[in-house]
Amino acid sequence: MVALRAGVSRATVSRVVNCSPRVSAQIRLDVERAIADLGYVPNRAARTLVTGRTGSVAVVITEPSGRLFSDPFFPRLLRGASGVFSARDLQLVLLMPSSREEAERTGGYLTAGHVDGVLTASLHGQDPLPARLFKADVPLVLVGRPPRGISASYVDVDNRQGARSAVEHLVACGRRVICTIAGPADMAVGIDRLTGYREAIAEAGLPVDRRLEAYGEFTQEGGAAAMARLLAVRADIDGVFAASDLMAAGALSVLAEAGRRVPADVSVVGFDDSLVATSTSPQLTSVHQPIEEMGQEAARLLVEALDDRSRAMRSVTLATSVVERASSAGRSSP
Amino acid sequence: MVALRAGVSRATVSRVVNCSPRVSAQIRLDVERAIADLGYVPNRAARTLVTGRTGSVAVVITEPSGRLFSDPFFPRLLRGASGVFSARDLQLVLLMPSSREEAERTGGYLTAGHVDGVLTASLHGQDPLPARLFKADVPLVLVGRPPRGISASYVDVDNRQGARSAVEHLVACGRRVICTIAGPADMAVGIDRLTGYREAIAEAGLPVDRRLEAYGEFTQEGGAAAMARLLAVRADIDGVFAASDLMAAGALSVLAEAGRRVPADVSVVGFDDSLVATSTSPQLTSVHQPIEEMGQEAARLLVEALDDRSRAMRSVTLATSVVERASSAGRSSP
DNA sequence: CAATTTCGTGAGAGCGCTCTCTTGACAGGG
DNA sequence: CCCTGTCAAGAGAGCGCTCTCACGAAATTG
Repeated sequence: MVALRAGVSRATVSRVVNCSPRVSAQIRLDVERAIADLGYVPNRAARTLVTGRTGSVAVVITEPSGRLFSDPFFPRLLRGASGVFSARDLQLVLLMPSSREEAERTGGYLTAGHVDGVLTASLHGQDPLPARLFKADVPLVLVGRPPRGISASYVDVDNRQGARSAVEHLVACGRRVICTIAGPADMAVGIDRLTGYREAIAEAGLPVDRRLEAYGEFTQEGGAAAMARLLAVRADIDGVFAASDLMAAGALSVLAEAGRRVPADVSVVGFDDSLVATSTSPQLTSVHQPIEEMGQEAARLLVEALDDRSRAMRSVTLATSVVERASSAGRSSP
Repeated sequence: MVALRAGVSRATVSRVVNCSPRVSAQIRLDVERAIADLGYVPNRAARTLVTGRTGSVAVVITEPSGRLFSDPFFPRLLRGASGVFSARDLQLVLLMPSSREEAERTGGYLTAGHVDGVLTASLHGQDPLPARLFKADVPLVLVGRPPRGISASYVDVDNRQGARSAVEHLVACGRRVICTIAGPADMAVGIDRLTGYREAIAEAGLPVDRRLEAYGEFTQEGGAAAMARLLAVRADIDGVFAASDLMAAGALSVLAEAGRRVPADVSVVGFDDSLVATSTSPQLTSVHQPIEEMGQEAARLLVEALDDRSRAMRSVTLATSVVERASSAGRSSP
């Protein structure tokens, strides 16, 4: 350590750098000047080696880069999380493996002690990452309920209830042939929203018909394709519950092409209440979820786990609400 | 090192882990089994401490998170770069400080030896990062020409020539009152495209008029606002060169609201040739730049610098081309 | 068959830092 | 005046790894 130039021991420099109170004012000043003069920057690797802390946390989003950047969900989530991390002086590092091979390397990176903890969103069913991190004792928080067989701390919204409210809203609008465009079947969000849809349909006394369920990939294109398939099978559809706004937007364009008027002929409800919902025509009724808050809560949970290290699993579930817009003005509430 | 359990020295384990050829087949097998049994993962911090290498590189994008996720430029750039890094087994780490304070911490992170090199895009004029990294001897590659006073390796497209071609194209369409919506005045891209515009205007023998120049922030809203200001000052505008597609899209909406027909009354040319260009109505003539290739070249330059360490400055300039679409069908080429 | 080279392996230093333990200076109580 | 308590500062170990060097055994050579 070069800052011995200040005429003190390395230990004292370390105390100054780490803001220990047990340093006299004079020496602190001397050392600080020496640090400034020499442009000294502590070597993090060395510090990490001894403290076991890196001062950084990773956010991992395993998605083809397409979705990461086109879905407004992620920026909002990141905004929420980064505020909390900033306040704790943790560097947020974003990793977005877009292939199996990259995911493999990312796993190695995370378990090798590059970061103090991991926050991950958009986890798909068979992703081996959670198990790997658990084994390596790396604190992990998921955004979205963990898939079956995995236990980890997580933040989620009540997707099932959200979906139910959406369908209940459609029923209240007088709709009777209500289809759904579901998310991927290997993601908890996808499954939960579909479950909520089915429950609400059954509770409303409507027939549950698998031909009214189609899968999109949370993308606009996927939503459009799903809507087209649904219309081909059941021409009498009068209500659509899409598990994301982006898919709902895709559905709207297909409905328009097919000559169905929204909301006169068909009511459409999306999920997310994102910016997309207000930029479609007509504007989209959508299930609101507090995304920034989810990011915040997740980050908070991770920070707790960092301090705590007890490996306790915690979870937070946030509520949703239906925000009504033009796409679902219905026969019974004109 | 626990893998002494294999009955060999730590040095030998190190050799196996690092694939040194000087290990007998039998011992290699023994060690590999021991590693697997114990679930041993080398501690990167310790390795970094001695090798001085981390095996990761940072991509730094200093932007309010809004622009990062709404501008299709960044995902494409990242895609190009990540391919090259993957091939070299380098972990890509994305940092996106969105405030001065965060930028400060990010600088600390980078200079503290967390990464082997830095690639940065969308650099604003007075960003202290390049100088700081240079001082700390961290290899740096910029996407976009460095601002005055900074020397660093970089990849850029010929923005000036691109802007000139755009304006020349508008002139060839018979346009005579050609305005520009420029990018931020503190960014090299912004300046270069504006310079190209002015040069081409002058060369075409048209009057250079500062009232025909307005600044946007490379955002759709900024483009719309700029277009509105321009129309307020010069009602006879018949050509628009926007320094980005997003700003051009904003301009199109304002023109439509103002009752100007595109391309009948006004021709519009954008820059980037992004997905945005084909989703506007009418579709946008745009200056194409090979963004993925820029990412690749930048990554390649960085990898070279990592191997080389001679601190030589290299640069690569890529060519642009005008892609004609509906927004600029003009009087002379109907 | 002795002299030499090659090669696999181990011993041990040291990367730059933090942290515990120790030392020494000074102040106050008996 | 000695003893004890307090606090600033130093000495030195050790985090987990790689790397150089040395060593002994096997292979090659004259």
